[in-house]
Amino acid sequence: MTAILNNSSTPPALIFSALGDDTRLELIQRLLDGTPKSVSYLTQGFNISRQAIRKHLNHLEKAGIIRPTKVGREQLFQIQIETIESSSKYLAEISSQWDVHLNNLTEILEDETVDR
Amino acid sequence: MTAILNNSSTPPALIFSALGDDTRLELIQRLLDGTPKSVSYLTQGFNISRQAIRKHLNHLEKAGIIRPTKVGREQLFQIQIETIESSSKYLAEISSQWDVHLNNLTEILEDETVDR
DNA sequence: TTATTGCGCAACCTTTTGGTTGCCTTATTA
DNA sequence: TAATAAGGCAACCAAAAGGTTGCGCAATAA
Repeated sequence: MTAILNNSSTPPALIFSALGDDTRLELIQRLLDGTPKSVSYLTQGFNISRQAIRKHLNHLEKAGIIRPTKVGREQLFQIQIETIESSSKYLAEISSQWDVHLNNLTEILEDETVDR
Repeated sequence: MTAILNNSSTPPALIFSALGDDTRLELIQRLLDGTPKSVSYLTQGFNISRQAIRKHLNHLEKAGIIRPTKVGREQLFQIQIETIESSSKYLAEISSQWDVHLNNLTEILEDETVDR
């Protein structure tokens, strides 16, 4: 499922940097139910100011992790899941590269113990 | 494959934060061939100082992404792939949660268009 | 129409981050 | 043994991050 449009691929470091903060990870969790939410609404439950939350949302937006929609005087944010997925793929790629070389090392070790 | 021991699970935000820098991502790439590498060796090719690289390595180490081994006067670093994998799982979990709610929304829309 | 609510902008502050340089110690190796 | 290569430690610096408060404006509710 998922993935429809979006091909704007933010650089991995920028995405990870945006994910590298507890407040922002919590904001993402709260947005996961799929319904777009306003800045004020998202501020509830945190004990930091609306402006602080706004700055975190800016980070997430610049990284392409969330997307704003203006509705009246409110600005509603929703998850842009493709961005999360692209960073997920980046990590999967790292793991698979590691496995390749790990397999090579294992083969070498086996060759040695068989004493060829 | 992969995963043997390690259960020290670094908090996700700390891991992502460590991944959120181009220099550190590049260091990880260079360590992916599986052979442990020293600070001086890893410094080659970057045009920043050894101490700067050392600080980046500290970040990665604190996040549990790399692991040092002391050999003579050298300190060799290698990837701790389980940490990467744990953050990868975190992202996969986000994607799957998103899909769940997206499916729910789709069902609602279908119900509406069928006009029940 | 008058409050009130949602937000944006900007100034300001402190801590963290990403770098630097200088100097000292400890293994190597010539 | 003397020179050299690998690194640790610490001081220092500028810029970025994560907050705050104050204020003004536009949309909504009384």
